[in-house]
Amino acid sequence: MAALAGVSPATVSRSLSGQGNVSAQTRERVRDAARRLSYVPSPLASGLASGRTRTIGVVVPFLTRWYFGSVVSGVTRVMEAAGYDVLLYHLGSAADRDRFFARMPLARRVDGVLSLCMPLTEDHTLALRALDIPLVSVGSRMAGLPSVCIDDVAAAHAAVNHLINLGHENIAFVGGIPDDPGFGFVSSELRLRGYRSAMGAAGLAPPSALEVFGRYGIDGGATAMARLLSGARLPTAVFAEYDELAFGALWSLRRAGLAIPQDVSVVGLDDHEMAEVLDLTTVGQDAASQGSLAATMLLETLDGRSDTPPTDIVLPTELRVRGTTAPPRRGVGVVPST
Amino acid sequence: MAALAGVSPATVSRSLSGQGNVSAQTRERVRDAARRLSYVPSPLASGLASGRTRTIGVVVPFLTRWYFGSVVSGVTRVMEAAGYDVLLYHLGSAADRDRFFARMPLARRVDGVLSLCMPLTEDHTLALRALDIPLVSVGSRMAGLPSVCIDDVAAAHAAVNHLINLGHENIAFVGGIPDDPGFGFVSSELRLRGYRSAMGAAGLAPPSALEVFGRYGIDGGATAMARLLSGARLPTAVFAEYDELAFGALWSLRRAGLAIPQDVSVVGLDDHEMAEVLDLTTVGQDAASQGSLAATMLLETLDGRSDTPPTDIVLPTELRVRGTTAPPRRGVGVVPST
DNA sequence: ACTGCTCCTGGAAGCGTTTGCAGACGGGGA
DNA sequence: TCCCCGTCTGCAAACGCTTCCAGGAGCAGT
Repeated sequence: MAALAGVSPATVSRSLSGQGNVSAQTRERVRDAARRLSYVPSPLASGLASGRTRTIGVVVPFLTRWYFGSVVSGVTRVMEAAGYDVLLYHLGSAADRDRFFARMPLARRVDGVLSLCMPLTEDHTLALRALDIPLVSVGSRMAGLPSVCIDDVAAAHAAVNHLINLGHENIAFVGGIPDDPGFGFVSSELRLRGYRSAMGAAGLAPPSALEVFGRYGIDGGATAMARLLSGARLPTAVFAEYDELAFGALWSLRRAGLAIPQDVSVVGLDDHEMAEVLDLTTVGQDAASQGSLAATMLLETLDGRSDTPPTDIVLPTELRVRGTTAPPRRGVGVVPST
Repeated sequence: MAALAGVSPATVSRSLSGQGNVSAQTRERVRDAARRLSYVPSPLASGLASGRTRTIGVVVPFLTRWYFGSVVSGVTRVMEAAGYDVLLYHLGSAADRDRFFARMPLARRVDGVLSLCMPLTEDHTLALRALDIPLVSVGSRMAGLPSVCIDDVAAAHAAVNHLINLGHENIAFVGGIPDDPGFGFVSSELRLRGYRSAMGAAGLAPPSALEVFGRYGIDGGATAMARLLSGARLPTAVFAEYDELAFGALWSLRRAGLAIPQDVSVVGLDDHEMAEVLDLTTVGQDAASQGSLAATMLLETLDGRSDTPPTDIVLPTELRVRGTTAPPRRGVGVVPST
């Protein structure tokens, strides 16, 4: 390459990277040669020499859940535009996570890391910190790290208060539990806490039998709802930790022949693209924006424009009332309707 | 590192990689030292020196569509287990795609590439080939490349024949069109072709007004269906190119007050996780397996176990009859019911 | 004791960039 | 005319590994 353009490798590097002084004429000559050879500087060599890899790592627990797909999509959009590459680590289970931290493939390979809602132990967080590269957390706040997320407690409040305002008293919580113990999401806890405190604030202390859990995803929501259906007393309303669980709950309810929202109201959290189709009342969040914002924050830190100290950005959520919520049928759930 | 273990860098490399002869005792000593320092060999340096990066590139047009999320999920599972890293390139538009090929970030950075259904021009395919690294195509067959996919034509046949066997004659096709011209999927074409040939084989040559298109995703399905709803004569059945379009179509139909399947039958293709919830009849495919199979094929080639010549694996599809299809109401769609 | 092995280890040459340093060149001010 | 300075370019030393090659040690067979 250097030979074809008739210059030294040093000049090739300067011409192509735009760093340092190169005469316009030389630069053009080098660019021409590069084009002719379809030469691209080796990212490996470049990274090794410069210490910057122009690559970031993204760590996700799921890919097929709406929230994560949307966030990653937002991230890649920004990174792609900035000329950064994205290394994707899909850590679906505690075992995956342990292998990941044992191997630490991120070390000296990425300039920064985006951790999406990853449930991490103390040790793992320390291991990430030890990499000594910028880190941004998306979807859950991590001590001392910049983050982008929503206020999960407030979002849960909004959902539950909506039900309470409609007159519901007997409100259940449908949550997801991890496949592996110790792999639970922070946001799950927060949403549960939000549910409890909203209930408490309304003077409705729900029995723990109204808090049911299933595996992540639609099936989990269906299973959890089935548990409620087999309970002593059917709630008049259900708040699901996120929309996919709500879809599962709806499914169970329909199969049970119950009318929604007449018999049971359901509210979710996310505003998944299917929520509108299923006419699900939900508290909406903008996942793709979370991704692009986090990516932008990370880039700013990487480019040294880190004049901003680590910030926690909290994106707004908004209740979207649709057809799965309504006032409870009078008497239903309390005494058999006459 | 070498110092701590009291050996040369060469021995460190051999001990950690397992290549070459090292006494068990030395190896243990090196491993200990590595553990103590939490030392991980620099992937960049290692790649530069050895020529193997232990990284593959995955190119996808979408992340938030079920099919792609599932495939990528299958891919990462296999790659993670094999100790490979995955570089994700999300090329959502023709512009993204062009930028990608201009920058060619894959060059000298990955050992292999997985291309998921990417609509590529001749030039782009050549550019990929020029990288001279193993390439596997998922979801669409590419000339001369190993691939993993389903038989789209046959799958469409299965869907349409199901409708025909139920007695439908007036069957519409709902398809997705790309945001950018020249960014259309091969599988879309094949499914359309399958629709036409199944119709033709039954002696039902549909007017082109029965082939409607919307943007990718649920919205697109809804828009396309709306077009049918505003047409001169409502079909008694609809085949949607993939489930998300079918969901959109169902949505439109419901909003229009039509009963499913009494007024209109709908069949999709994918068996998206929501299909069961919506009770959608569909032709199922296993996207995650496609991803893991393709990843395995790629790994085999990379590890030199490429005793197998480039293969095209065709995974089976299966009609899953659910509640959105039924025989047409007699007379409906032909003359107003009396 | 010497030869010929095998097994283990270290030296050193890359891999393809980036970047600090220095030299060459040319122009403007004293 | 001389000197200084700014601009452009090349040299060469990293960057942190892998791998070829050679040498040393230990051992068995003559």
